[in-house]
Parts: sequence; structure tokens; C-alpha cells
Amino acid sequence: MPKARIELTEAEWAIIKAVWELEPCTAPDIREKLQRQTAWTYSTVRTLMDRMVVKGLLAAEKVRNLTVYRSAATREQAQRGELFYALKHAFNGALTPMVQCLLDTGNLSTDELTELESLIKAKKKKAKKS
Amino acid sequence: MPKARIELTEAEWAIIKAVWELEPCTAPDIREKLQRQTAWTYSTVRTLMDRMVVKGLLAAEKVRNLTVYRSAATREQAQRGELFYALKHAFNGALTPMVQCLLDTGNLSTDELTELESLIKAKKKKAKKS
DNA sequence: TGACAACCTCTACAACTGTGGAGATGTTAG
DNA sequence: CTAACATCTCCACAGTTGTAGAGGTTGTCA
Repeated sequence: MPKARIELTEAEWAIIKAVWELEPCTAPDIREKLQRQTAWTYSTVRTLMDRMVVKGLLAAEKVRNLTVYRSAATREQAQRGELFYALKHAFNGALTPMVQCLLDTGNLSTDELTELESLIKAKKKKAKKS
Repeated sequence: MPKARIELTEAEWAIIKAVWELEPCTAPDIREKLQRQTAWTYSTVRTLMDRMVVKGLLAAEKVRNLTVYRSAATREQAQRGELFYALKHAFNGALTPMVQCLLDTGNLSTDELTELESLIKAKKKKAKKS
């Protein structure tokens, strides 16, 4: 079963996103992938990844003398974790104000708004069934 | 002008929420307000608040021998900061998937969904005008 | 006037986070 | 075999965060 609540720092987000794209992969792979954004050294990447293994965010496996990493948390889990954090703290758990803030903040095109509408309609239908 | 990007830790959220309710207020006020949730000592609350002053989240003013605090960041700013963090890292800045995740995750009642629909409709109208 | 309560200042400290250097070791091309 | 390379292991260090104790100042009440 996946971890209950996931919290990622900025650095961890960078790493795990790269892992999701490249897995299974090694620390040097990730380092190269992030070259542009971060210019981290091998040591830095490695340390971060090993700490993430301890936290259960990544899984490491030794193949001969190579350490191969995989994600241990899915993108969805991580997304939900981040969202819950914001929801719980910034909005006291109230979803509607959160969406309102999103609408007020982002510059949504009319098309996007329409898309959101259909999302909600779809959700409504599903809700009725259950 | 308000701070560009605001990031709050869990402890800071607890504090600033209490300040928003009680301001202008003192550290002992906040301590009492949070008594139940946190059982922090005066020292703890005070340290946190002083650090938040340094960060520009709170403002402190000395009145005689009393230190009075006020919020220096609005709830809206803080909310937007939290939301942006999630949006940027977890959803790569894409609003629609974020809303989708919200819908999938939270157990929204049909009423709430309807409310969201009207929010979007309102937003659409406003968008047309500008 | 002296004890107490309320508040303040200063200092500490462990855990976590970001960052990376030094040096060992295994792999490969001449 | 040996030099160069890729990787790894171990350790360090500063900054942030959560948490709080020790001891000073001030106002108040008997």
C-alpha cells in the first residue's frame, strides 16, 4: 500500500519528476537530466536520492556495482499529497474556496473554463450512480 | 507591496491563522489560542513569531514593554502562495489537471459541484468583458 | 517592600535540507 | 598491466525548522 501522506520539497520534486521519466535509472542519469535546471554534482543528486529512498519515495536496487532507482510513489500520490497540504492548511479543507482561488488567480482561457465545466458535469453523473 | 512568493510551513500556518483572528495580539495570546492543537510553550511560539517577522510574514511593534504582532501577509497571499507551489511542482503549472485531481480526490456533494459550476459560469462572463 | 505573575531576551540543540568534496573501486581501452 | 573513467562510499557543513530552558525585568497586590 502506498504511503499515506506524501510531502515533497522542491529538490525532491525535481528528482522524482526526472525519475518518473527515466526509470529505471541511475543517479548519473538523473544528474544529466537535471543538468540544465540545477547543475547539481553527482554527490548532491546521490544524497538526495538516497534520502528519498529512506523516506519511501524511491526504491533502490543494487545490480552488480550499479545502483538502480525506481519511483516508489506515483505521480498521482505525490500530486494528491501536495494538494492536500494546500487544501488543509491554506483553505481549512474547504474545496470550493480553493477552486475559487484557482479561478481568480490563473488566467484561464474561455476554452479552459469550458473544459472545467465538462469535468464537473462528468463528475456529477458519476456521483449520481453511486 | 506584498511579498512576491509566500511559503509557509505547518507551524507557520498555525501561527498566522491565529494572528489573523486575533490581531493585533501578543505571543501569549497566540499561545493560548493554540493551546489545544499544539501545547507549545511561550518560547516556542515566540521564536516562531520572531522568525516570521524576519521573513516578512508578521510585523512586530513594541508598545512599552509589550510586543504586539500583526499579520504582514494577507490570507489571500498565503493561499495563493500555497496553491502556486502545488500548481508549479505537482502539476507543472497546468491548471486543468489540478482541478481534475481535486474533483477526483475530494468527496464533493452534488450541491458543491453545482456551486463550482456557477463559479465557472461567473468567471466566463467576466472573461468576456475584459 | 517583597513575593508573584506575566512577559521578555538569549541561547541551545536536534532533525532535516541543500550542497558537495575526498578518496576508494571496479571497468575498459591501449 | 596500467592509465583513464565512471561510480560509489563516507563525511562534512551551513542554513532552516521545531522545540524549549534559564534567567532577567516589570507591574501588582498584600
